[in-house]
Amino acid sequence: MEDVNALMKVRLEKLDKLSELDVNPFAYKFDRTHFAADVVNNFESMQGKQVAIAGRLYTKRLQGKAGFAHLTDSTGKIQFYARLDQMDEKDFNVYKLIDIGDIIGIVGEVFKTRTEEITVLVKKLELLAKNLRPLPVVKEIVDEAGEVKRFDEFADKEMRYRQRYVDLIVNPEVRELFIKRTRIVQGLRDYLNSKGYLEVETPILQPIYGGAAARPFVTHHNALDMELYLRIADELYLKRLIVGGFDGVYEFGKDFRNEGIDRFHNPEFTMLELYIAYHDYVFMMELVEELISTTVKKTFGSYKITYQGNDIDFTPPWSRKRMADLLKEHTGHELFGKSRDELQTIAKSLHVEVDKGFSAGKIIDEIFSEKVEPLLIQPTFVTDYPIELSPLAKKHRSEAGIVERFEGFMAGKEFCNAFSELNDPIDQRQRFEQQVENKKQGDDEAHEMDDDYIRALEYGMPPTAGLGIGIDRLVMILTDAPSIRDVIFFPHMRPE
RNA sequence: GAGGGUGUAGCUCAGUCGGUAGAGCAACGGCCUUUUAAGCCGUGGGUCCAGGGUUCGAGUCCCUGCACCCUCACCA
Repeated sequence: MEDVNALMKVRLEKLDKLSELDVNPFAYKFDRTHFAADVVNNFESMQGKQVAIAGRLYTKRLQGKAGFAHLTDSTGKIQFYARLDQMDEKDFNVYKLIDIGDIIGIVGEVFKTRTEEITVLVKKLELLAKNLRPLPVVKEIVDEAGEVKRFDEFADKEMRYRQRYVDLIVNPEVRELFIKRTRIVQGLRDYLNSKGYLEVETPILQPIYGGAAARPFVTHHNALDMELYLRIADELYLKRLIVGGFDGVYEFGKDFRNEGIDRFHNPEFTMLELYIAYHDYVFMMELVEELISTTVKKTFGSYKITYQGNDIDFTPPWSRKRMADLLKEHTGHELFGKSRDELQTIAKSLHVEVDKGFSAGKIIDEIFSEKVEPLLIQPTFVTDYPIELSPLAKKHRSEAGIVERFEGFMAGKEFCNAFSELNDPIDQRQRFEQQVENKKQGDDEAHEMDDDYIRALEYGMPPTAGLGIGIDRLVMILTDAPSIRDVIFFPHMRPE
């Protein structure tokens, strides 16, 4: 510890003073009987009762032979009142020595002060863990309107991300947000379990990566002396399980994509993937609608939320639109069925930049991203995508050149992707071959050939509906978080 | 990758025209037994992101680098 500043030095010296009082500054246990909220929310029944509360010292005011202070635990904040004539002199001396940030335990009686604040009159005070590094001191007041005003809030984003533990200590809304994240995931899981789908785990280290278009992280296995990839998707393994006879499997998993970092992208992120046998993408659309809207209702008590100023309504049914129709509506052009050259001309007229290497499907996708996607604020399913973009999706049952695929959008962002899974091994091999060709042409996100996956399909995979939901983005929107970093405890940062 | 912004005490910030560093909170000492952004008196605290340059003199101007933020590009 070389960055010991004057403030830390003082705290280290306090360890000696505590030792003189025969106090162990790092205790072994504390028998807690109540949480702060138990006391604060049930004053009528708690008044005069003895409680034992533990938490972190948040404020401290000393007035000679007495003092008021607040501590916080996982449920909230509570005031306590220490006075010399109510406790051992030793404990009161400990009270004088403790600092904001110390973990302490108190035993005392519940009462209300002159100003009506519910407070614990301390009989015993115990230091449980000494704070040696000063915390940001956040002061707050409640104004006439009942609004909490914070002063000197710990606000530096870089420090908040790097030292999330401090962020969580001093910014209660951060804790609330992450609890919501967990509740959302639980809601999704509960729903899927209620339908009888099986939660499974598949490899993160993969010899061949696939299931999405992305560049992977590469790692090395020493004993086998071989390259391995961190998965970019779970897809191909989960479908192998459908081949194996499961009717419905899902996985909440971390995927890793070796790409840029911004407000909507973190190199590792959480994806829910779900595969259900004997169903198609129409079924999956209904499932997603129910899955998400049920979870939103359960978590927030309403189908309606606000994201960055936009009201979003999850009440089913959601709007469903064919990609071709949306493009026609917002660009005035019929794009499907056009040649690559024609599409390039149209793109130019729409001021959409197109790379020379783009296929017809890719140009359509580009125009869609620019001209349509930002307009999709309310939950919307966009259906029937160009085949070139979807090497794992089944051809449309009645239309050439497109596949049975949909993506879900809200707040102008994609949040899920699903299709009727391609289960024809001959078609799948051809699609992979096309991908390998694309890779040779310089598309470094094209799929690789996966012979074992083809082999699995050759044994026969039932018709299957598949789905992927980007959990971080879903949580962002549901918690009104402007950046993906706000919904990931430890977002990726360069080393300090 | 490009452009813009930020970086000063533990935290939040100010710092004028280039003249040798400030406030509030926190800390330390004193007084104070119902306070709550407690109060009063007093004290200490700085690698001004890093490295170079210009200058008699740089927190301030110039260059390079680093980190973070924003926008764009890339990216299911």
